[in-house]
Order: sequence, then structure tokens, then C-alpha cells
Amino acid sequence: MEIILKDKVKEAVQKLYNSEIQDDLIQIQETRKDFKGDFTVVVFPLLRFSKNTPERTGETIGNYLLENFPAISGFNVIKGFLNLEISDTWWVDYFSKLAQKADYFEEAMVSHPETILVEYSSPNTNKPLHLGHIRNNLLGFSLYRILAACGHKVIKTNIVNDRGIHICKSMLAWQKFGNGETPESSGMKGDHLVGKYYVLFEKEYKAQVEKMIADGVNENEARNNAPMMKEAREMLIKWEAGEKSTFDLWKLMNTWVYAGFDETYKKLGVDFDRIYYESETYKLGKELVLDGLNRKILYQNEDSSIWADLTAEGLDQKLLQRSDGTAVYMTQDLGTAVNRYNEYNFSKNIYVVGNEQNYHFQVLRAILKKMGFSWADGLIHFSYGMVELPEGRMKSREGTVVDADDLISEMQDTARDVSNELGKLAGFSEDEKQEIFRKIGLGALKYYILKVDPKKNMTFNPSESIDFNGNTGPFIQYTYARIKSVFRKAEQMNIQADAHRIESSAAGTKEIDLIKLLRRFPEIVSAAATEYSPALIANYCYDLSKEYNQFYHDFSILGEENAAVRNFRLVLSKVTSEILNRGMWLLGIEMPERM
RNA sequence: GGUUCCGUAGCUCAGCUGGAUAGAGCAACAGCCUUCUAAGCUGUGGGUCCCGCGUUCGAAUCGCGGCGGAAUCACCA
Repeated sequence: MEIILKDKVKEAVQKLYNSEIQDDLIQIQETRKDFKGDFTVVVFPLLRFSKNTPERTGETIGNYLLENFPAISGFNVIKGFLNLEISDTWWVDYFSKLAQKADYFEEAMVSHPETILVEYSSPNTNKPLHLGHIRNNLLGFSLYRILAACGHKVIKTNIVNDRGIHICKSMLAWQKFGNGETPESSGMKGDHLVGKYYVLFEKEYKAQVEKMIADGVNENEARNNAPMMKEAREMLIKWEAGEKSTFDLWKLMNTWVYAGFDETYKKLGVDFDRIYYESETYKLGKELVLDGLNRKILYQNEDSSIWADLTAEGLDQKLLQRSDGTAVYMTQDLGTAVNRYNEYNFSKNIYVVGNEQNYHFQVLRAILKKMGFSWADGLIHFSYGMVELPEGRMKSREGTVVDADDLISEMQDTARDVSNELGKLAGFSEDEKQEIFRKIGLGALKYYILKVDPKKNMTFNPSESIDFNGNTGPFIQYTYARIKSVFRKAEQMNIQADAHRIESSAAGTKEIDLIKLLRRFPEIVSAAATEYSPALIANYCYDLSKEYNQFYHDFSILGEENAAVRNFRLVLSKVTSEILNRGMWLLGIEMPERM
């Protein structure tokens, strides 16, 4: 509609003032709620053509449109704003087409689909997943769904950081203090068990450093030479050399961790198309580094460590290979990026990684470009903010890290308690109830996290996150469940929603308000895809739910005597529920039929 | 110190490429269940959009300069 109006205004200016005018001078927007009308033309930019006051110009253009454009049924001018009223017939006609559409994503489809890799999760195998990872996983998965809904070919990738000195730390601690403990023997989830030994390492290491400092060693030296750290470094060298016992232990502990991760991913409802392991890509990274050295793009120190000089790019010197010949994080990432490009020939490779690594990705891209890979421009760091607690940052040392598994089960427990308290779901089987509680608990958690702008740091307030009122996932789920309930009743009464038989006389202003919101869905999806922001969809779904709830409250649907009006409201309800369902689907949130 | 990001109600957050009187939720208070689900709806109170300057018909939005906060600048990942 906006596009048609734009053309019409353009035509009006041309006819009335005899001037050709650029498109961007014509601004059409939805009229604010407190004014009469549907669309507003901002006339200020047009004054230079009319050479007249804003009011007179508005009047003149308004009159022209009224006479030459049947969809317009009236207008008013307030200050410099020309408010156009669109006839109900036009709206109803528009809605009728929308309601008969099978695919609500159609208009959001891009004309040139791309191959896009979305890298997310990227866990370390030495720690279980926590709240921060949840944000990562939810954002990544949702981004995948949004891009795919727009028609792109999207591949979900997950690179597992399964090598490096940090892995050796938990292995070393397990060797020293583990006494052969396994997930089976301890009853612990594998990732939690390995995490336990990582913490043990840090504790022991810290104690050694402190002791050395107390004995007069300076801090840096103590950190470097503490026995635990030395042993870990030796282990890494052994591992890179492929020494069998080290390698076997590594493999064993990895299987524990992966089993643990899979369980958590499954609960969260996320998955991957292609999993990479750094243990498989770091060698390519090392080759690249050597190649770069040969081509004099990189340089070597006397201690034989290899560096990139990025001062010309406004960055620093960056280490790419240690003096002992082992790879660092950056080396691995160089390898993975090249590996992926060779495999998929992607146009974009989106990394969902926290903003603490902004610098890392700047450097990664700079090095790749220096090496001559022009596709490095397609590497996009989707940088999201930290999750903080009301008391501040999560600190593992203080035990304030919110564990992903615990959080998920707590949310479901709360869903159960609230539901029972409200006396809902009587007469359902225990399994059915569990399934509903699962959807609500997860819905609350996911929505709470996804509704905020990804790039901002966010506060995770536990008591707020389990609130099911207001701008929350369960509120939207509730709206949906309510509509479903209407349709269950309608079926009993043998009433159907018939999108082919919508009569324009049945529309009121409240209905048209809802239609206006519904029509924005494709636009929101496109915006979410280009701005990488699931939050846009979340907030849209909330607005729509709120609008519908008011509608629901104001009108009787099934009790309505007039069949045409009843049908109109039913169709409206139907479309609302479908769009809510799809919107939430893009966020990875499931909708319960009842709650 | 360099780089990046953030600063909107007591709290958590919206506010699209500049547009009319800045919006929700939570918290507080007051109402609404014989009806299609009250996890809802209605109302009241609550603002120096961090500060200043600039750009222009018009700035929470754009630019510059401050102030405040976060992250990062490791032979950690």
C-alpha cells in the first residue's frame, strides 16, 4: 500500500506542481493511533515544489488523491501531516487475500538466495554450558530459521574447541586426582564431570602460583613456571605429536563431554548440519601460517614464534604460532575459515560469538585479507552482549555461573507450579501435562533472552525470567492457546472460518487495527534477517498478542449473532494464530494448543 | 592509553532508514470472572531520552566533543 501511495503522491506532485521528484522525498508512514486516518504523508519535503504553506499543500494533494484514487475515502491535514483514510473495502479486500494465503513468508523471500553459514554454540570441551551459551545457542538457531525463511540456503555449523592447552588442563587434573572416575561411576553428566576437573586444575594451579610468589618468585614467572602449567604445556606438545596414551585419554573424555552436550542441545531444541572439530582443522591453520611466512606476509622472531604485523591496519602484532611450534586459537580459526570456504563457497559466514571477541574477529579478517582471500569480507561477526546477573557478572570462582541444565529444569518446574496454582489442565494425562510445562518453561526462557537486542548486554533476573505475565513468551503462547480454544468450541458448534466469504461490512476499526499489524509480518521478518535481530520478531509477536487480547476482550466471537461479523472475527483470529505460530517458530519457541 | 559497544520511567526493555503529545512490561494503587481460557482486560501515578554543541522546517534517532559503564588489546580460548 505504501508503495502505491508513494506513486500516487509522486503523480500528484507532478500534475499539480509540474515537478519531477525523487522517491526518497516522499515519506509515507502509518498514522499514529491518536489521529484519524490510516497513512500519513509528510508534506514538509514537498514544500519546495508547492511554494506554499504546509496546510495548503496538504489540502491540495489530499484533494487530488481523493479524486483520483478510489481506495482513499477521506483525509485531514494537521500541521504538516496529511492523514489519508483508506476505505474499509480496500482493507477488507487486502485482508481477504492475506487470509487465503498459504505461505506467510512469501513476501519476505529474497530475490537472490545466498549460501550462508551460521556458526554458533562453539563450545569448549572443558566446561558445561551456562547461561551465556544459552543466549548464543538461541540466537544462532533463531538466526538460522529467519534466514532460511527468507529463502537462503543456510548451513548450521558448530566448531568444537576440542584442542588446546585448556583441554589439557582438565585431562591433567583428571589424571592426577580422578582415580578413574567416569560419568557412569559418578552419576554425573559427562560435561559436568570434565568441568569439575577443569576447576580442580585452576584451583591447584592457583595455589602453586601463590606459593611461588610467597617464596619470592615474581608473578609472571610464577604463572609461567608453576608445575601444573608446565605439565599442561608438555601434554599439549605430546598431544600435537599424537602420543598414544595422551590421545586416548583425550578421546575418552571427549566422548563424555559430547554425550552431555547433546543432551543439552536436545533440550534446547537446537541442532547442527555440520560439526567441525578444531583438532581436525588446526593443521590446515598451521600450513597457512607457514605459507604466509614463506610469502613474507608474516614474520618470525628469534625464538621461532610466528607473528602477523597488523599495525598498518590499525591493529597490533598478533601471535600465530608459539615458539614451541604449537598452534593458538587464531591459527585454528584461520584453518577453519579456509576449510569452510573450500567446502561451501559461502557468500557469508556468520559467527555467533560474544562481543568479548570483537578484536579477535577484526584480526581474523585482517589476516585473511592480507593473505589474499577476498571472500574474507563475507566473514561476519554477529557479536552479542554478555548476560549478567542482577549482582553483576557471572563468575565461576564465586559459583555464580548459572548452569544451562539447571536453568531449563527450573523453568519447567515453575511452569508446573504456576499452572497447578491456576488450576489449569485438569483432566490431562501426566505425559500431556509434562509436554505442556516443557513448552511453557522453555518458551519463557527463550523469549526472555531473545526479546532483547542481541548486541546489548542484558541482565538476567531469575525472578523476572520466570514471570509469565506481560511481555513474556507464555503470554504469547497463552494468546495462541486461547484462539485454539475458540476454534475447538467453534468445531463443536459446527461453525467454520471461511476466508473466501469475508464481507467488508463486517469490519470495524478494531478489526482494521489488527489487520494493520498482521500485514507487517513479512516486513518484520525481512528486517530481522538483514539486521540479525530475532528481537524484532519477538517484540512484534508481543505487540500482536496484546492487540489481539484487547480485541478478544472487547468482542464476542462465537456469541456474535451476525454470521458475517462472526466469520470475519473468526478468520481474523485464525490468521493471528497462524502468524503468531510462525513468528514464534522463527524464535525456536513451540506453541502449546492448550495451557 | 588504543579499538569496539552501550547510556530512554524506580527496575527490565521497545522505539524501523530523522517526523506529530516518547511506549510496553514489572513493581505500587483502584476496578473487571454466570460468557469463546482472568497466564487476561481497564484505569491512576511515574521522563532533563547522560550532558553540550552542530546539521534543518523538525533530533531519543544523524555528526563532533565531553561524562559514565562494559568488553578487549596474552606464547588463554
